[in-house]
Amino acid sequence: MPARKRKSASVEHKTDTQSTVLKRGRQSVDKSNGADAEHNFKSQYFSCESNGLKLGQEFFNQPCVCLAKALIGKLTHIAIIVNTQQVLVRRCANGEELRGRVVETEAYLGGEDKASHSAGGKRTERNLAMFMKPGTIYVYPIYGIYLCMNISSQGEGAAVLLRALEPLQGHTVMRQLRGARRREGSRSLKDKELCNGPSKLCQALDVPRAFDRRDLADDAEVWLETDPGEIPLQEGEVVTSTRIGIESHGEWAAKPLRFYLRGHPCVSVLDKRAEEPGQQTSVELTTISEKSISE
DNA sequence: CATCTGATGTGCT
DNA sequence: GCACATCAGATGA
Repeated sequence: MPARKRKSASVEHKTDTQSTVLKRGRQSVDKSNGADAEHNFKSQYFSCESNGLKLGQEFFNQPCVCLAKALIGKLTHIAIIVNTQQVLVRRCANGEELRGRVVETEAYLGGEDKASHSAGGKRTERNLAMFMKPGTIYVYPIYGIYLCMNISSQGEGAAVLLRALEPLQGHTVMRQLRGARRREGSRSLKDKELCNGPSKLCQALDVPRAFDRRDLADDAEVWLETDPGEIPLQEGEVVTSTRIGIESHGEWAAKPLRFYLRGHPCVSVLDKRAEEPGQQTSVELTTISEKSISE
């Protein structure tokens, strides 16, 4: 097994403020400087080759909310022993591998969840992957020119939307892929801007519509890894918030079904209210979790 | 930093 | 027809 730098051993050649925020890529939110933490937060633990373990069927086979949190790294389902952060891997045609750590997800429960494509058990050609076995990839086009990638979970028609990744490997290729649709001569994207949105991550990792209905647990071009050497998340490091871009769906728009790594610079939309200490969404969340578990 | 607007075409009623 | 699980660029502070 190749040697791998532990997070604690990594040394940052940055200012104190930056290294504090960026070394772990989470921890405290930097409320201090509006200039913002800069983009050199490259993790050390996937510097070259993979040291992660490929996740199989058993990881994906958990209730939707549990999977959404487990993808970020929070253990909520007793049957799942993985409590580390997960990394999406894309093996390109030329053999180069792109990696990004999952830092933001949303749960779409199906059934009574009005915001879900599978609401009311509605099954169409487009959303069929949501009803397939846990771990099945659901890729759909949105606003004409973009794609979003989901992972089917346990539960009828339930799936988890991947909303943001921290780029770990293949920054150069990601930047090329992301730049393809941008104006010539426009400024270069910072690392943290490569995958900080559901359609951006599809561009950056070259996830095509053709990946729809593929099995993430058994595919040579795209899979998920966990890092067994990773330090488990502490209590409160995963923020629970409302989902993005579903305003028209009434009461379901307010449900706490979005999850992200607190203070991470790659999260697409921050929720300052939800990050305040003492914010309590856990009661409602528990109700939803039990519903999705009990089916 | 926050807010706003136009682009764009597929899936579904 | 119309809604849409979005994004980039522009503008104002």
